[in-house]
Formats: sequence, C-alpha cells, structure tokens
Amino acid sequence: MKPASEKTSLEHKRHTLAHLLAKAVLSFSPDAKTTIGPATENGFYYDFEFPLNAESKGASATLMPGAKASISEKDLPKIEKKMREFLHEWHAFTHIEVSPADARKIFAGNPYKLELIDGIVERKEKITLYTCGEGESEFTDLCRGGHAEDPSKEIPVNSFKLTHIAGAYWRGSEANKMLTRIYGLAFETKEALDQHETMVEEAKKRDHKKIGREMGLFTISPLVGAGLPLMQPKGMVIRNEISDFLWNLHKDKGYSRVWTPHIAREELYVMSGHAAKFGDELFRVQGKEEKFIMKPMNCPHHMQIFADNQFSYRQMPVRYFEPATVYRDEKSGQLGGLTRVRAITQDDGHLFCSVAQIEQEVATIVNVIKEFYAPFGLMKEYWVSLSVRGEDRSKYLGTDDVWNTAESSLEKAAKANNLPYKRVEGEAAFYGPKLDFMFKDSIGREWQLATIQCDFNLPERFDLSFTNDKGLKERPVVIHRAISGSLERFMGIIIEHYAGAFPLWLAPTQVKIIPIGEAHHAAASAAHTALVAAGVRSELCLGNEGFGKLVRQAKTDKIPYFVVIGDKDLAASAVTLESRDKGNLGQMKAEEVVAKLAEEIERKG
RNA sequence: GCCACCUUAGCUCAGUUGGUAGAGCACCCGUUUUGUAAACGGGAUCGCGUCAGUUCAAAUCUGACAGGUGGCUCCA
Repeated sequence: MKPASEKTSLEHKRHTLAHLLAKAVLSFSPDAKTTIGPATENGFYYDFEFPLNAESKGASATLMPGAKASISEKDLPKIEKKMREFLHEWHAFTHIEVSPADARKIFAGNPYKLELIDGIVERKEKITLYTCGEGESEFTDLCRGGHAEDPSKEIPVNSFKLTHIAGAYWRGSEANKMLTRIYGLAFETKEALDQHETMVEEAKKRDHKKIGREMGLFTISPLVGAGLPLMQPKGMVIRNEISDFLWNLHKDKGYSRVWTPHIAREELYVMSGHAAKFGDELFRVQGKEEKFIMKPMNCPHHMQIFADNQFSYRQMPVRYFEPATVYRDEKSGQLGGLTRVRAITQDDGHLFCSVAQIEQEVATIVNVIKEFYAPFGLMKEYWVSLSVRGEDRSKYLGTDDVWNTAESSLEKAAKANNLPYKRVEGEAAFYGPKLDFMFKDSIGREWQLATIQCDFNLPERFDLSFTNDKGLKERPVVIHRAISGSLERFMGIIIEHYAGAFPLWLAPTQVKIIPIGEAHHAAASAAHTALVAAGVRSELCLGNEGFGKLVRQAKTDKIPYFVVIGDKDLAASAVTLESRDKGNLGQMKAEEVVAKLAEEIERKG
C-alpha cells in the first residue's frame, strides 16, 4: 500500500488534469457544456455535452468558425497537445466562495452545473469556484477543491494521455441524457504510465475471447446469437473437468444431484419474487396454451423439490446440487465473450437446514471452496466479504433473532476457518446475510466468484417446513451456494489466469506423441494407446509434417507434455519426454510416462 | 438499449485521390520421413457485413440495418 498522502497527491493531479481537459476541449468547442470530471483508478475523465449531443443528429448548429460540434477519437491528440500547452501556464489554483444566487448566475446556461448547485445547496455546503491559468489558458470551474499545488511543476507533460471516448449517462442513469465522456490515463511519471500500458497490453494478449478462438475452445456464431457461446470439443473438455471436479467435491458431503427443466410457468416466479426482480430480463416462451419463462434462477425449482417431501428434523439438512443453465435477457450492449452472456450455467446448490445448523453447513461449504480453488493457485491471495445488515433494519426480511444467529454463524464459520474476511455493513441482501469470496488472478485482477448466501425469504414465500423434534412444523433456512459462480464465467477467468497454458489436468490435449520418422510410428502408436488406456488425452502425429513444425505446434498450442520417439529411443527401448514448463526430462520407459502423467492428473498438479 | 469506434478469404491484415481485390498462416494435392519453435512445389478459397442510394463506374462516397470491441457506480 502506498502512503495515503502520496495517493492523495496523485488523485489531486488527476483531478487537476480533468480541469485541464475541460479547458482544452472548450478551446476547440466553446459551446460544449462542462459537467463533471473526477479522478479515476488510473487517471481521470470529464463528461461534456456537445452541441450535437443536445440536438438531433445531422442538424447543423450555428457554430463559431473552426468550432467542433461533436467530437471523435481523432480529435484526442489535438486536445492532448492543447492540454500540454496550457499546463505550462497553470501555476496555482485560486478559489472563491460564492453565494447560490451568484453561482446560478455564473452557470446560467448550463443545466448540469445548475443541478449540481442545487445539490450543494440542499446539503448546505459551501459553493466554491476554482480557477487556474492565465489569459487564454484561464479556466474556472465549480469545484470542491483537491488539486495539485503547482500543476506546471508537479505534473510531467508526458505522464498523462487521453485514451478514448465513451458515452455516459448524466449521473449514470438511463433516464438522463447521454453525454460524451473523454477518458485519460495519468500517473506520477511517464515510466509509471508506460508500465500501466504494458500491463493493459498483457491483459489484452490473454483475453479469453482471443485465446478461445486461437485454441479452438469455444465460438460465438452471429447466427446463434450474441451472448450464446458454443463449446468446441476442446473447450468442453475443460468445462467437463471443472464440472466433474465440482461434483466430486460435493458427492461425499451429503449432496444429492437434482435436475430441473429450463422453462416453467410464470406463476412460479411470481411466487418466488423473481418475476418482479428480473422484470424485462426474463425470456418469455409462448406455448400453445400457456406462457412460460426460461428460468433465470434455479432456486424456485429446488424449493418445489423440497416442498414435495415431508422432511423430519432427522433428515435435515437437505442438500441439492445442480449445474444448471439459466437464461437472462441482458441488454445487447452488455454481451461479450464468456463472461457476459445470455445463457449461464451456475454450479448451483441449495441446502435446507435449521438456524442452528447454519454454522456447520457453512463450514462445509467453505471447505469445498478451499479444495476447489487450491489447484488453480487462487487460494494464495483472496479475501471474503461478510455482508451483514445496515442500520435501517426495516429493509430486511425476517426477525432480529434469526438474523443475529445467521450473521454470527457466518462470522463464526469464517473465523473457525481462518478466512481473511471483512465485515461489510449494509451489503446484505434483503433476504439474508452472505459470504462472498474474492480471488486475485495471475496478473492481479480481482474477481468475485464463490458465494454463500442465507435466505429467509424463499422458505417464507413457498411456505416450506420440516417437522422438528417436538413434532411441530418449523421453517427451514435456505442456503444458496455457488462455488465457481458460473461455468462460463469461471472458464473465461481461468483462460486469462493461465493465458491458455492450462495445467495438465485441465489441458484439452495433455500429451502429443511425435515420432521422428516412419520407422518409429509403431512405437509411437503403442505409447499413444497405453496413454489413452490410462485415461490420458493423448494426440498422435503420424502425418508428414517435419519434426520442427510439430514441436512448434506443441509449443504454440501450449500442450503440457510431448513425447519424442526416434532411433535413440528405440535403441534404449524408451521414449523422450518433454514438459512445457520444465523442459526436456530425458529418456524414460513408456510405462513410466503413463504412470507419471496419470499421477499428475490425479493430484491436479 | 444508449454513445464512440470497427466489420476485406477460416485467422491476422494490406488495398494510394472511386475504375469490379491481394499477402502470410491455416486448408487441399504431390514430393520430402525429418531429434526440439514454420521442408519444397502446386492448388482452391474472399467480390470486400447486409440492404438501399449517388455515379458511366464503389471495398473505397451517403443512409439505414446487423454483428463486434470499449464505455455507461466512481456524484462539482
């Protein structure tokens, strides 16, 4: 962690650059309306309304000669250059406090600033104007402060860069007008800026969409539709490995597999509340006589499976597991790759227990999560968010008693399992508290994946009960849990985590057998057969490609192992094994290769 | 959905001021049978996202639509 002061100073510089950006844009488009311009994680942005945002497209506004009515990415270098010019003249900020009336007069033509002023007045805060620069570069903006002391000295001219333009709704709401947002990057030094850009490049290289296409893992067909990825054979191998692994972790822990259809009557979701919650994200299916809904969640179905039984406390907890595909009609602009899709397969599970059993059940799930994430190397750096109620208790469903027990059960389970957790007030869902697991991938990006959620709502809505030891009906608690989150998203994340170089147990092709010449084909086939018989995904090369080319293909395809068989090997009645990660491992007997790979696959090494 | 940008062979991409398209890889056919990152020769493949318009003539200009990429919490 950086010292707070340093971080703050960089934020100040970024915010200063937002002002500078606004000024530079105004020098080209005096009619643009300025709105807001904060610092961001890696830089800054400023939102503008350009005259053509305001009017209908194609309308020719009356503009000053040379003035821009709208903007495109081609204009960024020009604006950037202007910012650098003005920066030399920006030596210190001065600020004055103004009355609401004066402020409204100054920003009379700018509805956005007027709205901001109203907000400030409402919050009973002071209105301040900050000015920097002189002559042509002078710029004043409504601002609460927080700038570089002397921008011209503190901000190196090459430490920032305008990157792209995007649309952004005023105050993030679709109901509002869309503004033009100009994004910039800014760091302390040019070196830090370069470093950041290198990191972005690296992330781009391991983009799962790119690797998925190159390695033939999955495909997206415009004819099938956006957000509906199709698994190629190689991608399906990975998906199956993940999904089998998940079930293996559950089957000896009292879970039962269930299966539910993909459509259901609308009433189910009205009763569960999902119809209201998902609204227009539901896919509707018109049957001959009745309307159905593609399931957006599995929970209501699992509730019905439970409800069909008369469980006694002796049978509790009841645990269901189903990797199930659910469908959500996401907005077309939100779709892409495997991570933002319309059909996702959750490794869903629901368990039904008494309030007293929550702690034990959560502990079991935590163990499953640890066992699942360890082979991926994701247990090294992670944290857990314990989401509990906020102050306004009226927002939450269920009695204080039940909530207190559930919250403390989650916390106890987190403590008992040494989870690095943070208690986050007010983050709980209205129906119950939860534990969310955040993992860091190999290039430091954080992902929210596993989740354990208590639910007091669905048992209520579906009137679920079991018979307790006093012979009375008792309401169970439902625990929703997902380990990987969704198979598609998890696959996308590990493709990027490994940059396509999957560990042996996940690799679509685990080993490639390369005979040097025709004289070695028989031995190669024998080795291949032995590997396949041991359950290893082996690929045999008997074509007429040159040796060098086959090696090259094995490397570019990131295959974990390849076996070479030539005269030297025949003479020693052995084969040569080479590992992607460890290089040439030398000669060994074919049986040894089989045993070594089988063992490594077994322990997911 | 909205904003910006993009859309040329399976992939990556080139196509000067409009005159009906190419390269590398991959693919197919031969020859070569090879010891650690691309053997050699030959061949087929796109009519330039779709539709409409301007023009004697459009991949190149205009418009609409579709698909893709990035963005739409980070509140002066």
